[in-house]
Amino acid sequence: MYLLLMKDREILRRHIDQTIQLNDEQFDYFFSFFKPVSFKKKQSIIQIGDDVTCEYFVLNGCLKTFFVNDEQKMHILQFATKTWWASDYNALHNNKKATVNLDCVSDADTLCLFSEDREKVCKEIHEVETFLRWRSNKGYIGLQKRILSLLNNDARSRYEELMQQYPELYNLVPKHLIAAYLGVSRETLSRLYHAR
Amino acid sequence: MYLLLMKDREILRRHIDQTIQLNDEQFDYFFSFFKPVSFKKKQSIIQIGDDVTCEYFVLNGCLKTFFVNDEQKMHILQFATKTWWASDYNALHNNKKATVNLDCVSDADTLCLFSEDREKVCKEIHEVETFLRWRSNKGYIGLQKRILSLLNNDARSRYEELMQQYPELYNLVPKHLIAAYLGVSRETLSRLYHAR
DNA sequence: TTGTTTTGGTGACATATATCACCCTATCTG
DNA sequence: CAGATAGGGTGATATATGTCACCAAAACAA
Repeated sequence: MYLLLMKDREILRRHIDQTIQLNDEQFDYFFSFFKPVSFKKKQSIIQIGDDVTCEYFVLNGCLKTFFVNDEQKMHILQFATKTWWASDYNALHNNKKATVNLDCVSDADTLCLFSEDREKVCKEIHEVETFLRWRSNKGYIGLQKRILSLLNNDARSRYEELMQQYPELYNLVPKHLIAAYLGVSRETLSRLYHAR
Repeated sequence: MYLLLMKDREILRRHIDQTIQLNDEQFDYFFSFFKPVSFKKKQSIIQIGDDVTCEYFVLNGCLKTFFVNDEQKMHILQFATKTWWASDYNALHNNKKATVNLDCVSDADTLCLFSEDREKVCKEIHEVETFLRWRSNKGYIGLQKRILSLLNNDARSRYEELMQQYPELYNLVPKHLIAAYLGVSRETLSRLYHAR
């Protein structure tokens, strides 16, 4: 148990170290606000209409944020695997009710950070705010790339692009969820990699 | 001329005030790093391969960031009108060469902020960093909405959504550019609002 | 003024992808 | 164990949208 906790701490530490430098005291202070939360496959974490007060840093496993339209068609906004963050950021940042769902694709361990605590630490440790600004910048750039891919590429190249960038998803995530992320029907995706 | 400058200052001030509170001294210090730059319609601001060292806050007029693929098809990532920011953020934040173009849809006045100065002021005035973090958060949420729209809606409803959210674009921007933003051919867009 | 570019409208046709229907095999669950 | 559910494959057909070709008015430039 102790060893496991140490590892969680190190995963977060390395993730943060990529952007900013915190000394041990600063990091431990920031880390103290993260609460370990584990989820089982298929477990719902955020449902449409919920109040959203925290975000999740994924240690292992896989989450997905998604939207289901009137015709029961699911669209996936994001898969979150190791070292990714997930929440309904629209709800979280604008103090609105959730407009998307967050749930668990495969058993997952996460660290939960409440908005309240996040803002508190941002005020107290300037570097933490810098980290979060850069995290947001990177997210923005990632979404821009996805939009370009949706505008510019057909289903096959979007699929190949995704598998090249995140090969771990191939085994971790059922194909119909991949389809829901790419914006194609599961039938079309199936035909894509079965030589039409 | 003096009056015009005052107005520019107020446009930026009001924009920033929506997120954080700066006193006059702090704001004037931040403002002192913004350089007024004006562009003529069709003028190129950033071209693929350029070094990107600054971002632009739009005072009036309209810019677009776009990508042209091998088949000469243009895809528009963003229109930037009054109080929007524009640059190649991938290049700007990762110190890479530009991978998208930025140019001028209609004569525009902007305020240019260099990365170097942005980081300097972020370090010096914590609130400015808070502002930029929230700006990035809002951008992220906006792109998420666009992705959902691309995944969930057909061309017609994407068009209607855009016109409802940004009605000023209807007169400001030629239809084929709207099409390039929505991800449809100009012919299809034309048919959409001419009752098919 | 005159020629050129920009903007945009439309018919005919091509094509990628969605939809529906049905099937099969694992895997889960009581 | 048996039934249910999840995951996945595939043919037939429908449909939204793209592509090509051509036209025309408005805006712009020489």
